[in-house]
Amino acid sequence: MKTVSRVVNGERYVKPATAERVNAALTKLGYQPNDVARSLREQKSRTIGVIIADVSNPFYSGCAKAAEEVAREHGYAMLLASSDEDVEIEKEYIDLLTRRRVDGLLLWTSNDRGGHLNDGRLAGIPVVAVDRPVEGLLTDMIIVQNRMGSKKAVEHLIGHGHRRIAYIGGQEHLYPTRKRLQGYREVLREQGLEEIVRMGAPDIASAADAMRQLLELPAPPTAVFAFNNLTTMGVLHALDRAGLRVPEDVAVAGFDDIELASLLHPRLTLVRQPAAEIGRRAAELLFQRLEGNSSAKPRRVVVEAELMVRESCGCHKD
Amino acid sequence: MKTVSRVVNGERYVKPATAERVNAALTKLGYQPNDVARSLREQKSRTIGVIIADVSNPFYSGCAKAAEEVAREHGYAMLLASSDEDVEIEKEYIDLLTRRRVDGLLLWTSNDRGGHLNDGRLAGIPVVAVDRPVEGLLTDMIIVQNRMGSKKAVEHLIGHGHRRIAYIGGQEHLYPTRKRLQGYREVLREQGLEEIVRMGAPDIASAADAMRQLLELPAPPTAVFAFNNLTTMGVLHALDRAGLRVPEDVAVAGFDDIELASLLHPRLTLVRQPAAEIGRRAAELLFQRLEGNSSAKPRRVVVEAELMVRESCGCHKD
DNA sequence: TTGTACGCGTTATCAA
DNA sequence: TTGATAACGCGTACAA
Repeated sequence: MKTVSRVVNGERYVKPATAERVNAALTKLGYQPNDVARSLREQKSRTIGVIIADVSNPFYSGCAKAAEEVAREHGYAMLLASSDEDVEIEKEYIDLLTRRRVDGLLLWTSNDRGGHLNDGRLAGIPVVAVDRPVEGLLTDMIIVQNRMGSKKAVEHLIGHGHRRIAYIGGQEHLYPTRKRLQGYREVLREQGLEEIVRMGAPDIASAADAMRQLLELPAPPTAVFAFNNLTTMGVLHALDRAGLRVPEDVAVAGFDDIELASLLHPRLTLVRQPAAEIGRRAAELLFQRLEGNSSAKPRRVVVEAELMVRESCGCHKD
Repeated sequence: MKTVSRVVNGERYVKPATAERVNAALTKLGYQPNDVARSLREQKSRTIGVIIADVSNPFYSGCAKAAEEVAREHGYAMLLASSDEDVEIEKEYIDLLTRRRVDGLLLWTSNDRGGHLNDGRLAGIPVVAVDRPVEGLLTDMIIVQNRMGSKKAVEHLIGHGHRRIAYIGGQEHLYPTRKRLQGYREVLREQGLEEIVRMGAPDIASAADAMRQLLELPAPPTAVFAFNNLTTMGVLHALDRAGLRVPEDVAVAGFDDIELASLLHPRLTLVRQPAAEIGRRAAELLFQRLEGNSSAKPRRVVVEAELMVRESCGCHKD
């Protein structure tokens, strides 16, 4: 009888006796429902896709972890992909995921121009743009206060009396790098200070290189604001190697909280991005669309970036 | 015509002219192949499942990243799940993944007794046991030299003249904790030294607690060997709070390399687990079974754990 | 070279 | 309350 389905799904209209017989047979045969067939039949995979830049970066993986928990609560699985900030890989993965008919997508795009997304590739799948908006694509999105976060940090450094403050940024085509640079710029202009900018240093090695170059300047910066967790580490590494002390010789502040931030000497002053909150709320936005009103007007959530003042900026704490 | 399939898959026996017409129609309609249907038809999802303990722990996410790259090269997607070291969640996820018919599974089990895996739940899906073997289940497996790694670290601490060396471990029911404890024990016995063990401290907070307790002992340890990256951080945190210096007051060595290890003062002496290598080779074992000889005898790969001597043990480096 | 029929495992529909 | 039938989109087998 094909009404085994009713038993498996615990539907009504099944005589208890029959249900028992069916269940007995089921366990005896080691039956396991086939969700592939179910997905095909229901046109719904109960799976979400998540494309992040780098699984091994604690900020992204913190987001992914929180998103996964939300997915789990909803009975969804998570297809996770790392794009390595490469648009080609991102496109490849978008295809891979849409072909597998994910019900929705959490996307940290590597190209906020969004040109690679407008050709129908997404096939109407709900997308939540995370951390970076996608230009020209009306989707839900969640971003942090990049500009404001930068401003807080740079203003704080100025408050310590610094006049030559450098910004070491990541890849210029990425939204967070640009916005953080913008915040830095606004503050320096307001104060009539000169900009010292090094871009293209998204990882430890290149950030360390950038920092070394800055130290060779005729008038090296007395303070540095670093783009993200990896950049900050690179900066510290270079200063350490140069035998310079933080904050006495060079003050440091960065974006992205690091778990070890309070263990380093000095403790790091950082602009905190709440990874878990971002991941959780991104997933919630998606599920609201999947399980609620799918045609609601796109929502835009902005998460606060909090300045965690510790010691690397020059403050004293005990 | 249903032979669109032939064009999509680039098979032979299609007149170029027809192929063109089909392709034109395809792009016009925005056709996207449905891999759900394909999976059902082929009884093959081209998806692997990965169950790790915690996505946000850099060791696990480093493994996952490498595994994902291998999967990508093979055209496979990765369904990633975090069990949080909870057997119930792990079981839930195993069901979720097998129902979705993953072709294979990379499993960091939270219960190496394996009782939850023998009841046919896995339905014959190839499994690679990673980091922890699964008792009673004949699968491919890849583990690190936990015991040897511990021994190297503890012997090194003894070489610095320490006699009271503590081990702060994680959850006792987990394989790595036990094996690392075993290595520690063997060395202490050989040397006729007294064991000082605190278990159940797998995260920062509980490790810090454990360390605080050790400091209140009548004869506190002069050196500590910490179970993993988080434990090490907790130990450092507690020592920092207690105003003790490393390595002068208490020497520290730990398992798991931390990216920041060389930035902390002092630089941390750690037993390195090559996360990327483990993830990559685990995935390779799985694909060998999926695409090669599926009935080959289970393979067991052991990865070396290298002691990275830096400063927290008492060594001087510049 | 092209097209038809069938079945993968599931659920919705409708008749019994 | 139960069962038969069709359909989801694809690939295989076979006929044309």
